[in-house]
Amino acid sequence: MTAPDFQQLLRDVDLRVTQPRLAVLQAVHTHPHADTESVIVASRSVVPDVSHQAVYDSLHTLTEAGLVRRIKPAGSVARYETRTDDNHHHVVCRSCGSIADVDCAVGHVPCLTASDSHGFVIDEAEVIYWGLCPDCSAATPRP
Amino acid sequence: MTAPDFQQLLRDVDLRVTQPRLAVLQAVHTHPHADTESVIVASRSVVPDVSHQAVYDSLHTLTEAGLVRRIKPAGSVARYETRTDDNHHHVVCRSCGSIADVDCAVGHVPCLTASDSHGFVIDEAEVIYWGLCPDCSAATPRP
DNA sequence: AGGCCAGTCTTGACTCATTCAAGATTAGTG
DNA sequence: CACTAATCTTGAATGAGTCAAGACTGGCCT
Repeated sequence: MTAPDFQQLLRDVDLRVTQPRLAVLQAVHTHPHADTESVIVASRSVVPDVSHQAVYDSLHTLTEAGLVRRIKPAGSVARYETRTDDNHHHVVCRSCGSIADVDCAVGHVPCLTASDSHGFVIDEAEVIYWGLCPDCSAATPRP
Repeated sequence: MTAPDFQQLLRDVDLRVTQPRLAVLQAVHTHPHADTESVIVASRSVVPDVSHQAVYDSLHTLTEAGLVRRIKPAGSVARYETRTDDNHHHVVCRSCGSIADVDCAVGHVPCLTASDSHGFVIDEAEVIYWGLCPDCSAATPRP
């Protein structure tokens, strides 16, 4: 992924190509699962004076356009990633909060057909696995 | 569920039986999926002068003890329910934020065996279905 | 190439759910 | 009944995220 690629991504979804958006796209792509603060810092290594608000705006816009995906496990601040449209899910470490991607064991959208949806029109099933990452798991061994 | 029942629940998990905790337990049981503010209001109908902090503390303690379950869909404040230990999930309305319970279509814990867990020790799979509730779905019909 | 203007960005203040802290109360125990 | 640690009250603080007004600029049109 190079700068021209990101420009093209933006044009493909009819968004203006601005410095902040390019910086944010690149930051999210380079730091998957980064929180907003990290995205701000990473973006500033490309465009030193981007305001935090521009990053927030860009993240919102890019999320709506489907170029980035927002994930927000309970107890964590918002995090972002560029892997979209491939129905993967996340494992979150209860101890340190680190996140990793996982593809669902079943090949199709998991449990999208709930047994009784109470009349809700469901369009997405979000799955979050909770547990301990290898490091934290090793640090607190079962007695 | 009556007052003595809630008292017993608390004793069963070795928690002190206090007025705030009883009020909170009752409030959450009576108002499933209520947010903290609603729990505070409902608790005060039982114990008029409970502080908001006591409610926060109680909710945390009860959650740790497993008597209530905390759910926090992205974009929503924390909500609580007393249905625990039965592996059910939730549908959340994208429009109005209302929540309903759903049991997973597959009879077992959904996708708990991720295809590649990156060494994480997974102990829970949380599923959130996103969509529109009957009311909102009717209010914004497909053209 | 130059100019227009709606969409973006900057700056700075603000919201509000949640947490922190210190001192007063109270539930359970001997 | 008294004791003590757990719990509650009060009041202030935190911080991710939002709002708003004015400045700037990317894309388009001539």
